[in-house]
Amino acid sequence: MPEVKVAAKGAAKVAEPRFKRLTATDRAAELVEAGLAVLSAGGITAFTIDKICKKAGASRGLIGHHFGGKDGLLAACYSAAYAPLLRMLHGGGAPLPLPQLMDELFTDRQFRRESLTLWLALWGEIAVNPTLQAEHQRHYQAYETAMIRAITDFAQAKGRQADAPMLAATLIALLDGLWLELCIAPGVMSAQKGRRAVAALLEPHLGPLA
Amino acid sequence: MPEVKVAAKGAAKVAEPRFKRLTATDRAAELVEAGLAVLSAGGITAFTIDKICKKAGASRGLIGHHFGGKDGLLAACYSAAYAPLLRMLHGGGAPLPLPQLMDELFTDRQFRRESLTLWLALWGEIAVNPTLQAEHQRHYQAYETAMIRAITDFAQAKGRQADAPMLAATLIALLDGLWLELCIAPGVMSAQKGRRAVAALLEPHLGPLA
DNA sequence: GCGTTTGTTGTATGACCGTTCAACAGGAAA
DNA sequence: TTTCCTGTTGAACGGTCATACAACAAACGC
Repeated sequence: MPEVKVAAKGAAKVAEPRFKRLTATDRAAELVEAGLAVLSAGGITAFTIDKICKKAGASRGLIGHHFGGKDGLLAACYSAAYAPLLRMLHGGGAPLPLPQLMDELFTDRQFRRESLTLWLALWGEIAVNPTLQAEHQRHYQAYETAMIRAITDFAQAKGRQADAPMLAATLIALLDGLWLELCIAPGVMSAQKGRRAVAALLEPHLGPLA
Repeated sequence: MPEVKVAAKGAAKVAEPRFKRLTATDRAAELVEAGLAVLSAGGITAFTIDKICKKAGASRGLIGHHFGGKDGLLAACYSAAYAPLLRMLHGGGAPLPLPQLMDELFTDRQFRRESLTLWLALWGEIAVNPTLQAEHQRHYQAYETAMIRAITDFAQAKGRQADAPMLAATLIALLDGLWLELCIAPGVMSAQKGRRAVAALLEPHLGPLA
């Protein structure tokens, strides 16, 4: 709430600036962040220009200016939501080995309701929004490829034969399902249960993960 | 569009009725059905009084009258969405054995995008709506219990030891994930892939399903 | 037929929605 | 200091939203 400073008669000629001027990139990033926050907290129905701009501390015209409209921001938010996942998969050059990957997925930082409700909001929209569906395909492919790679490498190291593409697709679906349960039944699902579920799927095919 | 019949001067005294009068139960059922259709087609953002009533061929006041408001109808829709699943599980008295259950889940009638987008819309809302969350808990428990029962019976018949509750929770999460993939990546997921995924999870613990 | 019950209608209302756009102003370059 | 570019503002607009409610009428018992 930046109060307009009433300048005394002969006082400083430089009044408090009415707004902060950012580069287009920075402002876009702030709006995306606000969009994600709003989606997490209130789902897709809370994803409105008013709420997002208020959250970002910007005026209502900016979403149109930087993203061409609400849909543009939503697409940007979707990309931003995928970023941490992909960063984890090939975080810092070398791809993460499967056991560490599974550990990482179930840390308190990742397997958190507050982080995951975001996905529920997006999924519901992707299902009925062809533009977002295309966006999804692109990201999903990178995700799947990395997962196949992790499984293939692990199986090879253990000297096991495994249908890595099939296991990867199954694992991805299982993870999505576990995230879903955590979001809609918070008391029931837990990281420990999630870990056990993943082990129940993978260990018969790949041997012990730990 | 029932046209108002302009009665000729001395003609029949019984004019075409302006609307059909239903019992409260029947009208409620029609509104729920329309709500489900709208959710499936357009997600939660399309779940509006106007669209639902237009779909149901009723006037806008009726949702308030029969359900106390939009939220009441949404809760009723959620229950109605669960009904086919639970009916399948103990359909007609005797609970369905696991292999038939899996077959049934992947029939064209069940594993259809049009049927499943409904769930995506609901999930996104459950995650941020405590009332729906409570409703969910109730139905999920019945679902889980039936699934544990099916797995336990199958394992026993095969003379296998298995952690049925854990497998049931994992299976439910996996199914949810497969439905999700079918909805948001229609070209990628298929009933066949889904079947294989379920087999990859269950068969190492329970032996061949077929 | 007649009155009563009860489901139904549709408008009024006020809040909120997304988009547009002309005016504005921060801030760097000249 | 002045100029200019460009990010920013906020009001205006037309549309849609959920709800409330008073009037209405279909169908049933009598």
